[in-house]
Amino acid sequence: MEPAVGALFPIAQALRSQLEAREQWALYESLEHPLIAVLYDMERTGILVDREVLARLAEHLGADIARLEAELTALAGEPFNLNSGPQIARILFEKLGLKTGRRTKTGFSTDQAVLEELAGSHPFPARLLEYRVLSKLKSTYLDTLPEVMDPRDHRIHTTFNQAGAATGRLSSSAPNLQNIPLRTAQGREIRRAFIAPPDGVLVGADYSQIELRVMAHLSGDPHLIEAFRSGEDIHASTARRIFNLTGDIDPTLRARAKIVNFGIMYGMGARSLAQQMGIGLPEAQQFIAHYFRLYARVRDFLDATLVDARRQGYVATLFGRRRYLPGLQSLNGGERSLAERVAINTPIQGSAADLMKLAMARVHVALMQWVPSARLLLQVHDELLLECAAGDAEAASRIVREKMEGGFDLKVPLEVSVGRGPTWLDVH
DNA sequence: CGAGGAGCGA
DNA sequence: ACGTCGCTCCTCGA
Repeated sequence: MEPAVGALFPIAQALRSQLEAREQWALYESLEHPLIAVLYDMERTGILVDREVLARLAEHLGADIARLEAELTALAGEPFNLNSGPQIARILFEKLGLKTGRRTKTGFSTDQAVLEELAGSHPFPARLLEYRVLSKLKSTYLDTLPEVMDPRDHRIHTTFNQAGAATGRLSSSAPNLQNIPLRTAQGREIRRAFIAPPDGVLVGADYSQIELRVMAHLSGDPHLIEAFRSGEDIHASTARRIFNLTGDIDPTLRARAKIVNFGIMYGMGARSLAQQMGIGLPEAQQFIAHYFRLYARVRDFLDATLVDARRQGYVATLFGRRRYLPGLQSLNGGERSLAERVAINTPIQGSAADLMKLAMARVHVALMQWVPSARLLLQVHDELLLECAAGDAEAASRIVREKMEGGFDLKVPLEVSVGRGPTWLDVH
């Protein structure tokens, strides 16, 4: 026996016994251990990047940024560092005399919400918002991604941290490929740089509403379950119930119901809900009370989760992953509240992560057997991105959908939307 | 070099 | 303190 291998046994045995002591061995053996090789393959494969697309975008944004820099300097009447919060605050609140808003530890906040408040009364904050968006995109993505491309294969090889997040999610670093822009039109363009190889195609597969489906399963709430089983639009369904309506739902009401649905999973309070929905605090309190009357099993589930967590000292996911929460016993109200929100969110976010991890291992095995041209490339929490030979896209899509949707024995169906195209932007 | 603020994604 | 989980950029002060 090799000495190095022999020397590992005591360590492996110690780790195993520690996992067994906390009843985490089955989770490791059935889910985390099989995933190691999958992540290794994904990292080693990497994703192909078109350097020219990034360069063109950087050039355009660079010109826009220079123009905004000139405008902002003129509006301020003096040169200043556009990336410095304190200097921005001095211009906004002293020189221009605009109304101060929220405070941070070190001074007045100049974040997006504050600037949007001020944008109506002066062009400076409006221009600064534009500048912030563009400079973020350029410095974080357009300037950085070309530097981390492997010159040998023109690919970017991220590092997936398998035990990176306390909930069980993966994380991605150096570079982080789990936060490539999507929301804004300009940011979205960056996804055009992530491409399929010659004669290949990218395939993307997204879970639809996986966290709400997990909450439906864990809570057993009959209304949530029925909504998912009947294939309804879940936010529209919630809107119909909380607003007591039938038929088509006004987009504004659907958007409000969506805020409620997500807020519930994060343990959101009335104050934050009022802020997000643009309503008064009493109305927000009514809203939450009303929601929990209509979805009583959700409330029971959340209550029981907290009771169990206080008694056991931890919360657990669908597959038994634990998160210990000493903060639940804290005498500090803020710390205790944080721990309570974490206790509510972790079983939901973490169970979704469990399902995705298991699906990845199954997808990997099935693709190796049935579609050898296919490679998993990225996981972005509820999405998988892969590449395969153009002629294999149909087969790969079928397998990915089958392994992501099937074999979990939940009270609600899981739905996956699959798309394909020459760039990452085209798969959605 | 680390803390803080800010902003990108799920 | 005021909705969860991450990573990275930049500034500023040690």
